[in-house]
Amino acid sequence: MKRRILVTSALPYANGDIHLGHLVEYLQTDIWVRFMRMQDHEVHYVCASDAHGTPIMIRARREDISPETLVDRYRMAHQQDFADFQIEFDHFGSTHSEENEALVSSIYERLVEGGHIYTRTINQAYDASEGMFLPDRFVRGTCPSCGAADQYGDSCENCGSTYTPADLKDPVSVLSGQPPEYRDSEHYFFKLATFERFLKEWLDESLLDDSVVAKLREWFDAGLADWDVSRDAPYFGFKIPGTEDKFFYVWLDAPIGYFASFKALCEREGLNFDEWMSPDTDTELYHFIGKDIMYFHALFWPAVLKGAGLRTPTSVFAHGFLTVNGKKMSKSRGTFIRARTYLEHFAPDYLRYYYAGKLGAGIDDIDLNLEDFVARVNSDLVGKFVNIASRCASFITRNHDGQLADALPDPALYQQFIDAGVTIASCYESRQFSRAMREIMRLADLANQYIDTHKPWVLAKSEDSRAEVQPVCTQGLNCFRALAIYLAPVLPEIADKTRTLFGETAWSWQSAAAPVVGASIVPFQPMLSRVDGKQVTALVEASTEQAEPEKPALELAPEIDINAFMSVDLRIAKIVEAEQVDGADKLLRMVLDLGGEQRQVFSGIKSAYDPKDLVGRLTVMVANLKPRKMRFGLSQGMVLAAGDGSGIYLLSPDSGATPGMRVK
RNA sequence: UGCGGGGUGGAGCAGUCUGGCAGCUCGUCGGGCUCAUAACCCGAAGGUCGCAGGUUCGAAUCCUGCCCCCGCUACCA
Repeated sequence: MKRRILVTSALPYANGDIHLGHLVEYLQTDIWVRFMRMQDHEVHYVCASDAHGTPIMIRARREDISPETLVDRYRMAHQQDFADFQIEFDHFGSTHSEENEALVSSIYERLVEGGHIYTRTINQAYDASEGMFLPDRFVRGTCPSCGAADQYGDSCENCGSTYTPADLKDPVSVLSGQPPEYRDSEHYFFKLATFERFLKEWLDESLLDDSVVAKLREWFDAGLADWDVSRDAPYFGFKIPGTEDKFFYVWLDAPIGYFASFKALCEREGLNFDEWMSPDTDTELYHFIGKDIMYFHALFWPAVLKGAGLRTPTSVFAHGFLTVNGKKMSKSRGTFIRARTYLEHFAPDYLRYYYAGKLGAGIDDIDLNLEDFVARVNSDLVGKFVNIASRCASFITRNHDGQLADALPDPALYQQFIDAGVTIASCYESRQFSRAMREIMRLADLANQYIDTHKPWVLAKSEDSRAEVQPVCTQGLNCFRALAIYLAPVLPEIADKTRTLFGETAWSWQSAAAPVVGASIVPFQPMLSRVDGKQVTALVEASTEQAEPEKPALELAPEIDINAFMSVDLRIAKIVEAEQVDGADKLLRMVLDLGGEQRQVFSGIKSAYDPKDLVGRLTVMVANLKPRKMRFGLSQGMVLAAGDGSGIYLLSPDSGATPGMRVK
C-alpha cells in the first residue's frame, strides 16, 4: 500500500552555522526519507529556518541590522550547506513568514475558543537600561545553593540545583551588566495539564522508542505544569492577536512552522493541505528531533494540536548528540567542525556513510572518532564496496566490449543478496541504520570472496577458460549493483554513478531483485577516492580557534589525587638567617626555623630580595624534599615562590601562623 | 539533587528485552593472491564484559549497592 508521509527535521535556529552535530539529524532524516521513497511511498520532507526569539533579536540589534536580514543571511547559508550534503528538502521555509503567521493565529484562536488559554500575572526580571524583560538565561549571578559564581538564572552548572533568577545572589543582566529589577507582567498560558490523559494515550500509540518513553515518563511523574506561551515586547516574533505588546513565544510558532512550510509546498505542488491536517487523516507525520527538545515535541506540541482540533504526529524520532573523539565538540580542540569546513575537505558521502554506520533508533549519543572515520571509510567504502566494481568492470570492458553475460552463473549467491534486502529494508525503516550497514558489508565480503574463488584473472589467461570470465564478472557487477541500491539512501552520489555504469535512469528498492544481464556497461570510472589521515588533520586545524590572547589557556601539570598532594609536606618556616653566597649569581643562603628544627636552604631569589629584608619573615617551605648537595653546600628543602619569568614573589602566611605548622 | 542513556580485546560497535561456548569491523602478527584505488582472500594472537555482592546447574544478560562518562532538569531556540 502506498503510504502518504510528511517528514520534518528540527528547524535550525538562524543564529549560527550548521555544524557536524546538526548533521546527525539532517542526514538521519534524509537517509530515511530517501529509503521510504525507494519503497514507492509518497514522502514529503520539509524544514524551515527558526527565526524568532530573544537571541536573534539581541544579535541583530548588536550588529545594527534588522532581525529579518540576520535570519535571511543564515537561511541562505543553511540551505547551501544542506544542498551540498545532498540533504534534499522539498521545501525549506521560515517561521517568519506570512503563511506561518496565519497558521499560528488560526491555531491560537482555536485554542482560545477551546478554553485552553488563560492569563496570569508573573513577576519577572527586567533590565531597565535595555528596556526589556530578561529570559532566565539572560540573568547570571552566584548560585544560592553552592555559591558558585557566574551561573545561569535557572540552574547551576556546578552543583546542578535549579531555582529562579530571583534566587540568585548578586544577579546581573548579561545585556547591560546591571542588576535586574523585578516587574509584573501579564502572560498567556496554555493549560497543558488538561491533556495529561490524551498525552499518555498518544505516547502509547505513537511507537516511540523505549528510551524516549522512559524519558517522557519523568515529566508526567513530576506533574504537568501549564506552559507560558507569551513574551513581552520587545521580542522578535508574532504579535498575539488582540494585544499590543505581547508576542508568541518562539516555541509555540516553531513547530507550527513545520506545517507552514508544508503548506507552501502544497500550494506549489497542488496537494490538499487540509486533508493532511485533519484529525482523521490517514496520512502519517514524523518529526526527527534531538533528545534535548523532546518535551516540546512530545508534550506541548501534540497537546497544542489536539487542543486546536488538528491531527497529531504519528511519531517523534529522537536521536542523541554527537561527540567527537569521545568528547563534546570543542572549538579549542578543533572538533567544533562546521558543515562548510567539512565540505572544504571531504565529500559528503563519507560522513553520510560514517553516521549511518553509527546510528540506531535510540537516543544514545554517537561518537565521531576521526581515526575510525578514516579507517571505516577506506576499508568499507573503497576497499570492500567500490572495489567489487573496480575489479570486475575492467574485464568486461577490456575483453568483452562492455557486454554483460546473458545470465548469472551463481543465482543462489544472488538470491542471498535479494533475501538480505528484506532484512536491510526493515532495518532502514526502523532507523537501525548501523545494522543495515553491517548487513550490507557482510554481503560485500561475500562478493569479494566469490571473485577470489573464481579468479577471473586466472581464467582470462587460458583459452579453455576465457569464456568463464564474462559470467563471473557479470555476477560480481550485479552483486555490486545490488549493494549500491541498498546503499542508495546513504550514498546518493555513488548511486548516480552506478546507474550511469549500467545505463539505468532510476531505481526503486525492488530494482535489486532483477539483475542486469545481457546489457552493456560504460567504462568504469573511479567512484570514490581513499581518505588520507592528513586531510583529517587539516580539517581539525581549520576548525581550531586560537584561544583569546587575553585569556591564554592554563597549561596545568597532569592531574594528581589528594594522596599525591599530601605526600608533599609543606611547613611554615621562619627565616632566621639570610645572606649572599660568594660566587653565586642567583642564590641566597637561608636558615629556616621549623619550630625547633633548623634547615639550611639555598634558593634562587637573589634577583628579587635583599637578604636583610628577609630575616624574620615567615614563609612556606617543602620540608620533606630530599636534601641536595649544591656547589655551595647542602640544601635541605625549598622555599615556595610564585613567578613567571618576570619576577619572583615569595609566599607568606597570614598572621597567626607559627613555624612548623603544616600547610594543606 | 532528581531523572534518562551509556561503560564489552588497542579503536569503533553488536549481543542484554527472552540467562546457555563472548561476536563483528578496523588495527596488529603470519600466510596467500596480483583482477582491483597498497585494494582482495585464508589463518592467528588479543577480552577479569566498569567495580562489589546476590539469584541460578549456568550471568555480559536477572536483582542490590557503588564508581565513572554523556545528556536533560519546564518563561535558553
